[in-house]
Amino acid sequence: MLKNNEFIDKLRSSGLRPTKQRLKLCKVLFNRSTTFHFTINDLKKQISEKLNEKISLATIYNTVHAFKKKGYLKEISINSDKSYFDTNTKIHHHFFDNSTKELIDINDNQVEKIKINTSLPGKKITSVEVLVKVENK
Amino acid sequence: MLKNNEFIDKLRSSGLRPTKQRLKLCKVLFNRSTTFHFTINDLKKQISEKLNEKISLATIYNTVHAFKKKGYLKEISINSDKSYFDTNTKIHHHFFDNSTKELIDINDNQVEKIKINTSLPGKKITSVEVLVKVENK
DNA sequence: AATATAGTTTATAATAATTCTAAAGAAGAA
DNA sequence: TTCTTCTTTAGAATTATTATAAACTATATT
Ligand SMILES: [Mn+2]
Ligand SMILES: [Mn+2]
Ligand SMILES: [Zn+2]
Ligand SMILES: [Zn+2]
Repeated sequence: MLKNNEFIDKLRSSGLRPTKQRLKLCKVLFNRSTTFHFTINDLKKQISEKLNEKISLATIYNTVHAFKKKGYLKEISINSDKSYFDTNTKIHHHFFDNSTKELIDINDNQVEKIKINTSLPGKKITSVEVLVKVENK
Repeated sequence: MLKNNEFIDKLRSSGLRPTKQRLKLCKVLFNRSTTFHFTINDLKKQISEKLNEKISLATIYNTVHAFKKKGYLKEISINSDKSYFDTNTKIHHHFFDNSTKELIDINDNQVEKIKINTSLPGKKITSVEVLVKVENK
């Protein structure tokens, strides 16, 4: 559990003013023991339900994008009408449950190293991620 | 190069009436030696540029979804504002070039078998696909 | 061949996620 | 405190996609 002061420092150190709205979002996003996945709408709900407060939708979008840019959030490639974000910013693999539309992290040590024996001239690899789609048996 | 008659049979055999519009789309989508990736907008452009004809946007959406449902097209999970489709319907891996936003197939024999040493209770795996993100060196 | 039926196409409207705009407000520097 | 720059906000605009409902067409039936 991080303290408010730590969030303030973190924001300042990345050139973001520690506003009330950003600190609230930090609390909802980072003040927990495990990482999680969310959509903008999920986040909006959590703010109104958990904190019983309201942040304008535009600010939520702004802040999520700012945090992504600073590397505090990661956007996940799932084909959908909406964007998914992840507080786990490391390169990692996912299950995507087609029955529940839920995204679940796969622990790195449970996937054997992936070897790609081909490359594209003039290009460098920035990530290699696996998406395992599952559904109810 | 498939003949028009072959498309007619293919459509009929999957319960789709071989309309002028569907046959035109078959020509643009399947009358080539290699598979490819496209967005709805790409497809719309190709119809007007290659065939010099016009199919309503609604029909393009309808048809792409019908073809996907019949297994002639695959939708690809790339985070974006728009959907990507693939005429290669097999489970396969991709490069995604962040510099050009291009999606490129990876040949299956160039990726060593992926081993996932974990599972979700009550769920079965339907696909395991790798996304390799690249960018200019 | 004419008719009936169900499937298809189309223009257009509706929806939904996201981004833009521009004015008001707040933070930090001077 | 004052100034400047950054941030928030409501609401409008944009964009991809889906829904609607009327006109059209493929095909089965007479
Ligand atoms: Mn985005
Ligand atoms: Mn879709
Ligand atoms: Zn994750
Ligand atoms: Zn592909």
